[in-house]
Amino acid sequence: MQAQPNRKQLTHERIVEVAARAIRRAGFQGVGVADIMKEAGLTHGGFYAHFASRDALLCEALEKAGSDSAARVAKAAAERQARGASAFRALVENYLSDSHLGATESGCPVAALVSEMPRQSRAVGNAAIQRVRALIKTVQRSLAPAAAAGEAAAIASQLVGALQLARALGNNPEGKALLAATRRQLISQYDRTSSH
Amino acid sequence: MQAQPNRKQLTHERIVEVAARAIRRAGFQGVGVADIMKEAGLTHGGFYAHFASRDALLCEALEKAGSDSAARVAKAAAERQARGASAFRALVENYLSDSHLGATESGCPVAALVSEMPRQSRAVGNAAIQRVRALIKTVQRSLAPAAAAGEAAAIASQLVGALQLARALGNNPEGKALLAATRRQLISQYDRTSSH
DNA sequence: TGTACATCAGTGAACGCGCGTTCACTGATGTAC
DNA sequence: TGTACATCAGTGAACGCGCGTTCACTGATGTAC
Repeated sequence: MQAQPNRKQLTHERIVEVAARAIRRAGFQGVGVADIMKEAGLTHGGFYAHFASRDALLCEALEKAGSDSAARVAKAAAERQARGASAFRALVENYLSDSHLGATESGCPVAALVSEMPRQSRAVGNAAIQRVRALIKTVQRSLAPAAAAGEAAAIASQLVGALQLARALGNNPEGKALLAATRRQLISQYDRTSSH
Repeated sequence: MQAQPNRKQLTHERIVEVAARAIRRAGFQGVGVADIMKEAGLTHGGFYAHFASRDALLCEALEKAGSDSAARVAKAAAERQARGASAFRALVENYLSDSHLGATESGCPVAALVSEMPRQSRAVGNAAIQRVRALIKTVQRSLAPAAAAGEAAAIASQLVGALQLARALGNNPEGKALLAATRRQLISQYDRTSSH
């Protein structure tokens, strides 16, 4: 009964996955319908059997990028915690890692796209708001339950800002130094546990 | 002797000024040569008498946006200092003000454009690096001379990140709350002076 | 002061190109009997 | 099991449009005498 739906659905998901990487690599505006379809092994004509518009794809791609990246962050942070780090320290060391610096395409979509977000259509903008809220929530969960309201938002700002400034400076000693300085500052300020 | 050079030079500066606002409003990719020329009261054909390429204009526009914004920030911060705030507090309250939240077009170009910076040509990317360094320097000057190396970079990250996240959330209570929380956090952490 | 000429900032038509979107079609897959 | 038909995912040519860039030209400004 679900035999035909499955095939189309698989293709649909493949397109969204390709787009989720493409927008982080090239920006919302840097990626064309034809490019994405080609990268998914299709021709551009079939696009509108899957999406009402380019914008609709961007929304789905942004959501997909967010949930993929959140899963990645959660997994990597869990590994660090298993080695004895606090939840907060694990999050910071993972988000501000050198590997996240170089991995824009598979990394946090907020860091990859924030400054473009306010310029998008209403639909994409709403999807963006969800991503920002989700990121703040992730930070909040890593903090002590007694943390002041707004603290998570202030920390999320620093995480996103540092990764972006480092990327603008380049994947080189200057960018890495900025990341390291921000890690140090965050951990010394908020992490009460001893180092591992 | 400088009569003719002057006229062309004035037009050139006018184009750059228009572009400096346009890139912050619409992004590097969101702004066309013809739009800018039109906004400057000219036709697009004359563009290449002023710039070797669209990219060359973007470089000049980014520099102009940076120096204009720095001057604005310096002036506003001086006013706050005159009313008794520390240099650091003045900078933070100004950069993370509600008015900066809504004034993307005339505000800090780093906050308006960071996530697009790594995707630009080498020339624009280099101009972007200069802007990021200048912002960090501005923060550094506002800190106590004894501040740890890297502290300015970590703070600049938070300023840029907070303004961007707030803009993504919208010029509304949610965005303003994020700004306020970040101001509070920064001032309570770094500002040793009493409130005014 | 006035005329003839040179300079040059800005005009507007044109170029090749790639974009988002549409649509008539193809050919493989699944169904009916 | 085999044949005839219906469904439908994906193809590829075409559309209107706006982009960055080029270039022959215009007309205002400044210079020479």
